[in-house]
Amino acid sequence: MKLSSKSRYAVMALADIASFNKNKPVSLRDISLRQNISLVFLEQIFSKLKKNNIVKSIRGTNGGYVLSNDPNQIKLSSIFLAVDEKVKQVQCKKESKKGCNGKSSKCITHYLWDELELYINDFFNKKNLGDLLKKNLETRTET
Amino acid sequence: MKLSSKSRYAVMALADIASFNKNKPVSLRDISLRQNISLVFLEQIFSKLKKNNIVKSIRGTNGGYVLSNDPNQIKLSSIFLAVDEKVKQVQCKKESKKGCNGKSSKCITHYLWDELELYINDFFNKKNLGDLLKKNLETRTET
DNA sequence: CTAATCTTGACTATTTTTGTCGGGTATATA
DNA sequence: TATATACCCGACAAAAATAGTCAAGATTAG
Repeated sequence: MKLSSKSRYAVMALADIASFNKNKPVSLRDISLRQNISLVFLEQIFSKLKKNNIVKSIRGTNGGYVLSNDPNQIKLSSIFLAVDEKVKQVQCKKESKKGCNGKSSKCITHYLWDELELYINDFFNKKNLGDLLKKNLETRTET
Repeated sequence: MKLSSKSRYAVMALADIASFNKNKPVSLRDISLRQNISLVFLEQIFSKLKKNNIVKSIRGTNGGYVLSNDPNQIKLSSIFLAVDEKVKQVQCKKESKKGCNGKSSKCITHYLWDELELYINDFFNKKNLGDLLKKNLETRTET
């Protein structure tokens, strides 16, 4: 049970933009170097982030990406939604006529996974990019 | 971000034993039929559950498995531990000298994933097999 | 004995993840 | 206007993880 690298990179990259952003667009190349993430993979990820309006792109020389919103307005759940991270995929299919296990309508554990899904989504809904930067600043000054 | 089938099946199978158990061992064959899970796969799973003392085995005709403890004593976290389900695997390696991203000591998102891990583990620690049976009984009587 | 059941390790097919490759297109700046 | 720096996009591919299968036993009730 883990997050995909895609999602993890997305959060890292956005946090990078948020902290290095001096009102200038941040290029994927810079992010790639700073965060040690493959440039071409980043392009894939940012294509989705852009489609979902998490970032805006500026083309051409000195171009790059900027956040569409204040970091405090960008919830982790929006980011994950953008890059197709799903909590609990099609394990217990709601639509299937056959039910979870192909027999009874709902398997014994059905409600448990529902509950877990809600629980985790709650976490992602409550956290935003701003929280992340704050937290990181705190721990830096601690050491 | 999802649970493996192995873990899901483990919980389903144990819940099955807990509900059909009339002080007699429950055979994997019966579980396989009732829950629609491959028998041979169940064997793999129960091998681990037995090693971790979640169930006891009784060999021979009319044999099967029984729970080692009262369902209320069996936490989901123990079950997942037994079948090697891990929340947040080795994404941000704690031991690595190179740090999470191969550069700085800890990546920007390090504390976030730590927090998420604790959060989810908390859920699994608080839930036990008994809760699951109770919940299932409730919803049955509702309909 | 024999049928039912657990025991174990090796093997394999499928799916998902994590990218790469190769071509674009847009734009700032010299 | 030429050029370098960026974003843009779809197809492809290697690697890892998942979800099993297969085969050959060992135990025990009846």
